[in-house]
Amino acid sequence: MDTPQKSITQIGTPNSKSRFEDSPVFNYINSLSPIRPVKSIQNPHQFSSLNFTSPPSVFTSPHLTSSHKESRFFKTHNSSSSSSHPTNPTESREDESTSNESVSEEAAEDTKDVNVDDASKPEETSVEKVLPQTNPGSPVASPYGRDSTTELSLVPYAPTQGGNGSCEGAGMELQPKMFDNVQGKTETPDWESLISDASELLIFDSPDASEAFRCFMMQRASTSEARFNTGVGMQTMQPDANKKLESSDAIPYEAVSFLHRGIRRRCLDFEMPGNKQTLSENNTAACESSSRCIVPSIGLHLNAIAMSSKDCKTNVTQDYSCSGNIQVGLQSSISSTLQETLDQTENETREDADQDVPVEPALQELNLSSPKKKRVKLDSGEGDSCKRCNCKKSKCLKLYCECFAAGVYCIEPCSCIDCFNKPIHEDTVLATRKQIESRNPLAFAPKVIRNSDSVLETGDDASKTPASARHKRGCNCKKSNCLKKYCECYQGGVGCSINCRCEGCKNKFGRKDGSSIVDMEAEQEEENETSEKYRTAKSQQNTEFLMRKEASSALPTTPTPIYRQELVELLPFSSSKNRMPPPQSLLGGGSSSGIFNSQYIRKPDIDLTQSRMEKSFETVAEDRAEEMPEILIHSPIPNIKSVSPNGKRVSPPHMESSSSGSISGRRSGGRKLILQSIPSFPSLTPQH
DNA sequence: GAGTTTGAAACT
DNA sequence: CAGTTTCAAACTC
Repeated sequence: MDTPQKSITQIGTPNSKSRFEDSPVFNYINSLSPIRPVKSIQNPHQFSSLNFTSPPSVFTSPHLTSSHKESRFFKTHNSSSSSSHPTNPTESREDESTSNESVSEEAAEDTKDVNVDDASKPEETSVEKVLPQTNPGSPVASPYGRDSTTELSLVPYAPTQGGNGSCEGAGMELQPKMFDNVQGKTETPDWESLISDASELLIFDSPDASEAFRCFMMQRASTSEARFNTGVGMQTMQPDANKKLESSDAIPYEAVSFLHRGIRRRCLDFEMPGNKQTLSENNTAACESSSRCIVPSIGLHLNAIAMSSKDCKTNVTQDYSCSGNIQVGLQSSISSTLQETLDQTENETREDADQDVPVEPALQELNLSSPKKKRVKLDSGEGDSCKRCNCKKSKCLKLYCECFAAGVYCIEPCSCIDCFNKPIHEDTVLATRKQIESRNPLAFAPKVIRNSDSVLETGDDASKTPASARHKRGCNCKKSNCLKKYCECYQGGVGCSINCRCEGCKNKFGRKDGSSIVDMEAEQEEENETSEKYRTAKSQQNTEFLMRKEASSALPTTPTPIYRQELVELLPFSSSKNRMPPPQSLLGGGSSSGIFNSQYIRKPDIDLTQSRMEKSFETVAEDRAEEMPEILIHSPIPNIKSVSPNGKRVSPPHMESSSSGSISGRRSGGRKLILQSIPSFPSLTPQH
């Protein structure tokens, strides 16, 4: 490698040009050479030699890799520039080139070497090469004056640039451009110009050249890799440009693709910690679908909405986490950005790298919740609304964790510690879920089961049915009197039922004993009269009461917190981001939690659900939190006959329109249908 | 923000 | 299954 190059190197020095021409060898060769460079009229010597030498190398291995071609071309160019050459030098060159090619093929030529060769070649003179050969690496050592020195210096320089992220692109481009030059400049035998051009190319990277671009495209694999390295920052990659370049040649396509994947994956990661692997990791397939990126965002959006439904009625603008709209917008923008990036990656060369860098930070800013933002949100009045779990010891792998219990991954707003409820730990999450479900198949089912039938059927009045919805297992309140959020029934905006074992139940949504909501309200009024809050509460309650009446059976209106679960259910696929893949066990259990149902829904079902979801979504976006309950009510969530494995607390909700005692639920035939269909669906999620 | 209360979840 | 402990949300100050 070195030897041939070196020998060549010295040939082309511009300064040496005169010497070269004067050289007797040159003259001899020139005279002997049958080949006459078409364009080298000015300098027939140079061209002839070049043409003569170059073709062999080119034709010998036409199918070489682009890199090889490039190097070869470059060489050719050099040779061509060197012009008509004596056979000897030519041969030596051919040999050299051949050797180079073989070498490059074997070990992926070091770009640097190639560049060196290329740069040096022009200078090389067939005759004089020997000296320089000895010190190929040291341009300074070159005996050939500034030109040779310049080029040599330039050559090494280029790779260096390539190595440095931004410059890397230049480095990559170097070859193609050189090639370009070769083609275009074969006509101009002027060494100086060639050298200067080369130097320019090396250092500055001429923008021209569709050809250069084309070459790039040819090299896309390597280029993309380089780009990724650069753009992503390739934190993992070594900064050394040379290595990158080399690797570009040497690295198999797979490696490159892997890099691509990694990048995309990262992008995805930021967007969604989705399901499958790590969020990032999750969407291993991230590359798979850009769409996925968007989808997850929706999930967050829903979650955010759910959360916001409680508390985030305002401040939508500031708190992105709380405002689904905002979040969606952000993510969508992100995803679009990603798309663009990807697209550009394909189409663009250097620019991509530049863009990648900005994109990533953007993602981080947007998706990765900076604690600042989080705090700002929380502090900004949304308070808890946006906050999700705050687990410290459970690692968010127990039902203590709201997120985990809801079947969603923890996200930014969460302030949990040592959280494992993330896509990254999907396996762990699934395993844990499975384990929990083994204990209680309904563990992840919605805690509050809403009976849409009651609403539809209406026969039941609030008086008859304190609440159309019931808590899955009922509460067990001892001190809160079911008047605080400690009570899950109250929190869910549903009345207590037979299932409840609460003491002193005063649940305003319905007492365990079945007292009507009206009564409850009256009682509450009495209770509240003394309190200052009474007025506000009263108005609110009245409103609620009216709303509930309108809804016919107990629609929990105001205080009803929306469960993420339910929202998720509504948006089966949209929420994929944070949602954890449901374990089959639920389905198999026959108790279908709405959440899982949605996930397992067949496509048609999904479509239906989707349409429904869209409505709901719109409603959510537009409507206030109070209206959320309706959505929930209309949600496809089937009534689940809550049968706990223990049989402990879970008992079928009493009363109501018991249409039939189907397995799924007695309340609604419609729901029954849904439930029935559900089991048949194979689980879409990977089972562990 | 820290501490307390509460009840579900988990454990024995 | 009952009792206890653990946990995190809800609540209070």
